[in-house]
Order: sequence, then C-alpha cells, then structure tokens
Amino acid sequence: MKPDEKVSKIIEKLKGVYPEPKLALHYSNPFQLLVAVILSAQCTDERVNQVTRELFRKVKNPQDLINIPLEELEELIKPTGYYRQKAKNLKACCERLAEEYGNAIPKSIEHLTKLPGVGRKTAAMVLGNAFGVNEGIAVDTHVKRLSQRLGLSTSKTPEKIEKELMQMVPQDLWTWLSNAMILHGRHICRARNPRCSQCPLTDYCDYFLNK
DNA sequence: CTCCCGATAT
DNA sequence: ATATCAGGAG
Repeated sequence: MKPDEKVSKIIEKLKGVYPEPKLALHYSNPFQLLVAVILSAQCTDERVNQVTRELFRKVKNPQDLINIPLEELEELIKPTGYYRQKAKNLKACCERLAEEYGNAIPKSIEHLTKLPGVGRKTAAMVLGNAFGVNEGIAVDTHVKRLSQRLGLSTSKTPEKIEKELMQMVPQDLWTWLSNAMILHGRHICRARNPRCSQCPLTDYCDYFLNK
C-alpha cells in the first residue's frame, strides 16, 4: 500500500472511533490549559487532574500563580513529578505572560515555545485545543509510539516525527489527529500489552503485521 | 546526553 | 523490589 493511501485509511478508521476526541485534562480557560499541559510532562493526565482540582481553585490567571509562594506551589504540584522544575517554570512562565502578553496566552507556536517549560508538544496542544489553531502536531509519547508501530514514521525524535506527519496529514486535521492518537494510545495501542484484538488499524499496522 | 521526580504496573 | 510511564532544559 502506498504511504498516502495508508494514511487516508488510518484517518478514516480513527474518525469512526474518535469523531471528536478531546483532551482528558480538566481546564476552564486557555491559561489553565497551558498550566495543565505543562504539568502533564512525564505524568498521566489523571494525576494532573487530581492536582489541578485543588490548584485551579486558587489559580485562574497568571497573576494568581505569581502570588502563590514557590514552596506552596511545589507542594501543590508535587504528585506530578519534577515538581521543583515545574514550579520554577510555571512561575517564570506566568511572569512572562504578565509582562509581555498582558496575561493573555500567545497564539503562535513561535511565541509559546519561548515560554519556560513550554516545548513543541505543549505549544501545539494548547494552540490546537484552546484556540483551534492547527500550527503543529503535538507528538507526545503516544503519538510517537503509534507513528512508529503503524509505520508512519521511522524517526526517533518527536521533532522529526512531527515534520513527517505534517507532510502526510491535511493541516486542518492536525489537532484532531494528535488528540485521536493520544486516546487510541492510552486505551488500545498501549505501551505495554497493546490491545491489538480491539484495534481497527491492524490492517495498516506494521507492528501487528510483523508480530 | 543527562538531569529532573512521583506513582503504578509487574 | 524494580521496571516502566511520561517532556523540557541545559
């Protein structure tokens, strides 16, 4: 099967299962989404939600977060791991949002990735889900694993995988694809014990076909 | 490439 | 008990 034919089939199948995939993260505005995604680095979304449930009662905008003492912030986010780094990044990030963006969230990957603690994955995810802007594809561990198992990419770095996916997939589907692949990776194409028997993509999956 | 960290699956 | 999960910065 030709590569673009394969991509079309995969998209078609995923659309059947995940017509409107949304993030598992809880948030009520773009700022909270940014905070939640920063906290989600190397951490499950469920755990982030446990933490933000408390955190977002106190923090609704960058200024709120700046006003929380560093030690208190560290304690609040501790269960998400890397809590010292994340607390420091979050503080610095909010100071920049306050100083340079009038407490708003910038709407481009360019600007977002310059914020402390924000890489391509976080930027693409915030942009796509808070503003509906398809400027990149959030390649997290799930998107990476699915891309490799399906044989959509042979690259190892998220940056290269993102570029390859961006070539293959229509731009208006970038955010949708990322969200769908993340859901599929969590529930079906899991890192350990993937549920191939429940997967609609096995006909197009190198991993399944070669095992 | 290494460091940053807690929680859960095995 | 220990391997595995899960991104960004220096």
